Amino acid sequence: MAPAQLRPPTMADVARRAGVSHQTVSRVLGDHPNVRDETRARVLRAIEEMGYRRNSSARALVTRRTRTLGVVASDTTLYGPASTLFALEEAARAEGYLVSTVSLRRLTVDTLSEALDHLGGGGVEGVVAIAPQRSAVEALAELRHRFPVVTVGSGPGVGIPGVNVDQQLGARLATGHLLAAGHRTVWHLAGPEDWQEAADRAAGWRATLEAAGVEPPMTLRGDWSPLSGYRAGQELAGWVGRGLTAVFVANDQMALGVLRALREAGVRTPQDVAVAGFDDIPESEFFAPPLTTVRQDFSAVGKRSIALLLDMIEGREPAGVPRIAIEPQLVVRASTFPYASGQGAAPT
Amino acid sequence: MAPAQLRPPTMADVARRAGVSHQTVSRVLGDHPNVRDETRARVLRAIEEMGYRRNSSARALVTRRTRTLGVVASDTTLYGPASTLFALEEAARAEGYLVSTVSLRRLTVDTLSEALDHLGGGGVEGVVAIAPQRSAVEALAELRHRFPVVTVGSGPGVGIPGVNVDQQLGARLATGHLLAAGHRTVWHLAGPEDWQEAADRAAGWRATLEAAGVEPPMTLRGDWSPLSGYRAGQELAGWVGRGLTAVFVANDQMALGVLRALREAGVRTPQDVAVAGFDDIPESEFFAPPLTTVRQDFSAVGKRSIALLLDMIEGREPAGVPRIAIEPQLVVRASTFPYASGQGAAPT
DNA sequence: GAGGTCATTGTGAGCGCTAACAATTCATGC
DNA sequence: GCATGAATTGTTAGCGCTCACAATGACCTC
Repeated sequence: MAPAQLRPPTMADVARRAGVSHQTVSRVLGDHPNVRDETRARVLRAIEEMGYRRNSSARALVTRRTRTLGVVASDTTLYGPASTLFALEEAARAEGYLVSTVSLRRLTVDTLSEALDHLGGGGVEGVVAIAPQRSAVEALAELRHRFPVVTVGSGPGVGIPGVNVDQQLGARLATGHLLAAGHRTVWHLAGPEDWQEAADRAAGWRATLEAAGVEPPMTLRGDWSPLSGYRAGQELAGWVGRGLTAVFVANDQMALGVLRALREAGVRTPQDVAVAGFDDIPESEFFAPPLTTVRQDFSAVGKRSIALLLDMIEGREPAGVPRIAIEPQLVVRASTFPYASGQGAAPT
Repeated sequence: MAPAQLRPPTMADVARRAGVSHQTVSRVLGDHPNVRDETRARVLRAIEEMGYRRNSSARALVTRRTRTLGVVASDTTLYGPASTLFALEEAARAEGYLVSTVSLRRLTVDTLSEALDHLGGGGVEGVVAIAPQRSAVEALAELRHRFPVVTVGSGPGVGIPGVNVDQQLGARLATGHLLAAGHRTVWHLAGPEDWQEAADRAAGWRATLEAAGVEPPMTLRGDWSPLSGYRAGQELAGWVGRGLTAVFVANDQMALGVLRALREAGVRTPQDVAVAGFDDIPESEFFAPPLTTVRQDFSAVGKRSIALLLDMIEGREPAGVPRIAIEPQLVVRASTFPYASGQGAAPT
């Protein structure tokens, strides 16, 4: 048995074994048309026998294509960002790209800039930034980089190409659903001020009420966490019997806290107060009661983002700044309508 | 103003501008000691002025180091894998490495093999596989690859280097806590059979009971989802009054389903039945009632995994197959002890 | 002032690949 | 039989960088 090779075989090694030039090997690997079948077979056999793999660095050096994309994200343990990340990677892989991720604890000019540097230093051809906070988008707009950047979740009307779920539409669906169920008005527990998605959801809620000729009640604000929802829920409980019969909560986790606070205050859901959330996290179907919420198509967001980014990389960037919107979907469960899905919406 | 460069500047461009050889530029960038301060400053200025960045592909080609690690994972929207992923990326970045992720919908020999190929084709120097399923680990053991692989979550006693939270210990903590609270026995809702973590948690539960001289009751099994927990909870409700007073559920999501099923059956938690979970997902503090559970230190898992992988890459692989264990921690809340968190205890 | 040492800088080769072009082979038509 | 062109294969030149080594010059030492 031959001694184990210290270095992995190169194209030249394969060529020697197959009795051809290294360029012919390159042609076989590159699916070039003008290679005789017999030659191709011989080369493929040599490749197989030697366990040859092309050296990606050498390839990247000469082609100037690393076939790697970057993603910058934060809060990646939350359902939304994690789902987006998953969808992005899957879409990129389908296009033959590798995805390098940087997960930040906080999105600031500094951390973002460092992340882009880190990714750029690794040779990514483009970056998707999951940047749901306005400050992050502003930071992004300031930063210089040598590769195209696409944002996700930064909302419409920003000077950077991006893909978004139509948050306003989602909020209109939820709020409209509550109004249609007979509620005179709908309260709102909003997300953090700096988040574009929070602003859009609040705007959609407000617009729906105003279109129905209803004066929007005061807005409460949380930080997406169940705890902040719980606190807001305690406050909301104080308004029961004084016009509060329905609440649209800006995400499911806060809705969980609201539900608990209401329950502890002796307020029944949905009989006394109806509650709707946003996100459709897997748990929300099992809240007490199961939560009406808005589902987002993350897979579509991933595919569209990657397609847009690749367009920009290939220089196919269309005129103007592309802003793509994806439609969300209302999921009705027992928290807004006692008969929505039988006994607790539980499959039997 | 000069016309925008088509190609980014190279080391030679910088050298020309600074009036030195390209090698001196390389030395400055490589922090070589023997460069005159004045020269270094001149080079750095030229780099700054031209916005020069080293070409990572060229560097990788000659150094044979891509400074990229790969991660293979599945179920990345779940709290555990997402947290692990986050910790891995953060640890790798601290070491100057880029992390390329492949997120699989299902871990099989084929998908795993494809994922390793994809990562290998991108030139990763090593891979961390988040492979909590036994079948995945077996597949991994079969596969040939040209880079070191470290597993996370595949449990102890596997012939592949890996890092794990001590699941048995976590289960002993939870089960022991319930026994100490006065319960005569503890039931168990286990995770999917194929998951090593599920097996370890079940083993820890069983061992604790046997050590206390208690015959373990029959084991129920779910698939980690709240729905499966709900179904198991309905079955468990039938055993209340016949010796069932405490349940150790293998993860928090299933525990959520159990809580709901018990509540719907008129069984109070924790007065009638105490429930403990595993994972400490952020929501579990806001379940009804707040859930006693076991917290894992994902950050430690990430750091240790990356350190181990880098050791192997550097050829510092120690004798034997390293299996590193991380200690989990019990978090006691109202679901096992009515006075644990005061006003969060039970709906009034 | 010859020889030696050290710090500093430059030169040349080559990592493994693809692209451009050159060379060879082969079939075809007259 | 030979020109013609298409199909097939080989040759050469980098891509931008790091490494090994050579060259230069400053500074000592005796």
